[in-house]
Amino acid sequence: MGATKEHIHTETANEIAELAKVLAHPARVAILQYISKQDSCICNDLVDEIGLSQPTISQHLKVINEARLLKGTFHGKSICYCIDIDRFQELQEKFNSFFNKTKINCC
Amino acid sequence: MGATKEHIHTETANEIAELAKVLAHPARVAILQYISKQDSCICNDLVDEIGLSQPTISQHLKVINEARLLKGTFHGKSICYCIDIDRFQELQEKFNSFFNKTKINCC
DNA sequence: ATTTAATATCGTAATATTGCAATATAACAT
DNA sequence: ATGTTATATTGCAATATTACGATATTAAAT
Repeated sequence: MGATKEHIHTETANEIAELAKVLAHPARVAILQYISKQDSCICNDLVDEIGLSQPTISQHLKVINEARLLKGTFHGKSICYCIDIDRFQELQEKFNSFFNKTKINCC
Repeated sequence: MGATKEHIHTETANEIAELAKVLAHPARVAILQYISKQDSCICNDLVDEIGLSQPTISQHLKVINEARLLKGTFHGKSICYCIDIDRFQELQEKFNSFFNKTKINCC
């Protein structure tokens, strides 16, 4: 017991859940917001800005990155993270599709 | 260590994360989809439909309910769950607001 | 009153997530 | 080559989540 039984659910349900997990931690929401707020996309100010340790931030960035929401370009020794807008948009559309399909019926 | 440090984040970040958590499990996504699919909103067919035990479904319903996404009306000994459309809509709007505000800038 | 059916709660085991110190890696600067 | 700075990875402790059996609870049905 204890582990999510992914195999009993539909593709869609698993996908929505997986994408929602990225947003399911305030630090990751904050990271996305902060990256977008900078018009040039500065990076581990995130540690100072958000107030979590560097390893923790790095771990959250990994989760965001695994959802293909980040484009990192090396800029000297630092990395310039920025949001992959196309993918971000795609994510928004997937959520909206879920919401729209789901809200059709009911008492 | 171990626990999410909510206090260091903004209201908005915490709120989005909290709402995302509801959708961050495929069973809960599936429950929302199934409830909406039934034009009359039948209930613990969910146990048969989704393939998790009754206590597990009940627990997931609790999470959905705590996000104020359910309206339960008693119908004999069974409960007729249905989605609170207004709240569901509100949730969609909050997500869209986050997406729209966040996707403005970037490299 | 007893039985039956639907749902909720409790307790607990398995697993996942969060957070950080310590350490590794990579790239530039000297 | 060595030091410095930025980021990633590892290891581990604390906490949260998931799942379910066992047990309540509730309300209709007999």
